[in-house]
Amino acid sequence: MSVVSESEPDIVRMNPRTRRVRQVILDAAVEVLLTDGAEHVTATHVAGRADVARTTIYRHWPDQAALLLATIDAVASPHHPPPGVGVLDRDLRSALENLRTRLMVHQSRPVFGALASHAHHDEGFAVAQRRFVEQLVRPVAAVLEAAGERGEVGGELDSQLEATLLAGPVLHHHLMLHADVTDGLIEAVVARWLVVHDLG
Amino acid sequence: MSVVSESEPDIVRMNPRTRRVRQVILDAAVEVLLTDGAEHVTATHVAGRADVARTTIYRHWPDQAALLLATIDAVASPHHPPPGVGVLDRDLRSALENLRTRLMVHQSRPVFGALASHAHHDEGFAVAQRRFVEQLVRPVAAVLEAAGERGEVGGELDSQLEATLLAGPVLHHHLMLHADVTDGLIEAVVARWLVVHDLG
DNA sequence: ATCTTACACAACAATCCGTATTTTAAACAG
DNA sequence: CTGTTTAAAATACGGATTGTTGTGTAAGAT
Repeated sequence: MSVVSESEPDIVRMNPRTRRVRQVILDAAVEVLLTDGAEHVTATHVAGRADVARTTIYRHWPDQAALLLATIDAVASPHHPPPGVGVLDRDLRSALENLRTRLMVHQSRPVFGALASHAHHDEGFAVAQRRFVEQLVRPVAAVLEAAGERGEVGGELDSQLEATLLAGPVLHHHLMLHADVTDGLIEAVVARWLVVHDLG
Repeated sequence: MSVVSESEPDIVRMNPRTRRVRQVILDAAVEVLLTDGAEHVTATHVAGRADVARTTIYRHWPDQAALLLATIDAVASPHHPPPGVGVLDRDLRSALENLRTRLMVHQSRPVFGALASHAHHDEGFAVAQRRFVEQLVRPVAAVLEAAGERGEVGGELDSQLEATLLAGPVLHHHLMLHADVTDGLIEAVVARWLVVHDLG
């Protein structure tokens, strides 16, 4: 599932104990990330919460940045939304509402903040940030592509761009403005998109 | 100009030397923020770059977070765009292009990342983040309000929401996706907005 | 049962933060 | 110009953190 480009350890062929300890560390790191924040995802704190020797963490990840990236990768796993009912406007609203709940339940703000703050220096964080956002937007694009295959919309539209225009305001409100995503916002975004595409 | 709510020191009635040193420190801090990143905006690094005793920084700001907030406040000063020509569609495009250049020239990504990463724990950073984003969006809202006063659009529209829908995709591309804001994106956003409001 | 691997444990230097104290120099008042 | 006030420089300190190294020990593989 993990799509990390760098040398991914062969988790399958590891010691059972190693695999177990590694998972315990990652679980604790995720917990620390979501409760205490990204700047506390450090060898000391994570080791304390995982009841693991601090040096063990350095055996698995070379430094704090690597541990944080792995932690974010663990918490931001791809999502497979339930298939829509096959009606574009309903599926679009569902996709955006689903996005909203994912944003809230997955504590996306601290994760996104950690990514954004490191992306400036560390290219690994930059690509992780892109991946994080694109993965949030992807279900919306999937709805559009499904509608395209049904012939409900013109097939020549750029589903990536269209999905960005639909999901963008939701992400903007939640991640940038720290504001609630209201039903009215979702409704307005979807309604306008339908008007523009002569489906209103 | 600075709208920091907390106890703002009376810069006017300070010692000339104090005022000078304070400015030197802030300048160095801004430099550190933009080149090395927010996590290096620390007493040690800033003092080193400003050629100032480290302890002096603690006389002005109680801790690292306060220094970082002041630094961001210094770099993210409000912007007064030139007035538009009075034609809505042209002014909207200008406002979005102006926004794009501001994002690039003002190194908004590291600033935004620092705000986003601290906003989770520190309410001061949360409001600063909101202020930062709203200040970026405000010129677009101003264009809409001016058009409303001219009667070019219906006066009952929520200029804040509309500006968010217009500027959102630009911010989304630049700050979230680390992608370039193309002319095509701006054109698409504006054209669609005009269509929705029967101005296309 | 033996051997290999990896974790626990302890100690290490290097760094940094925030504070307190003393010394020095700048700004100001008479 | 001189004495006083103010703030910065210099130094030192305790506490905490990062990343490294080395030694024992127990889990897992053969």
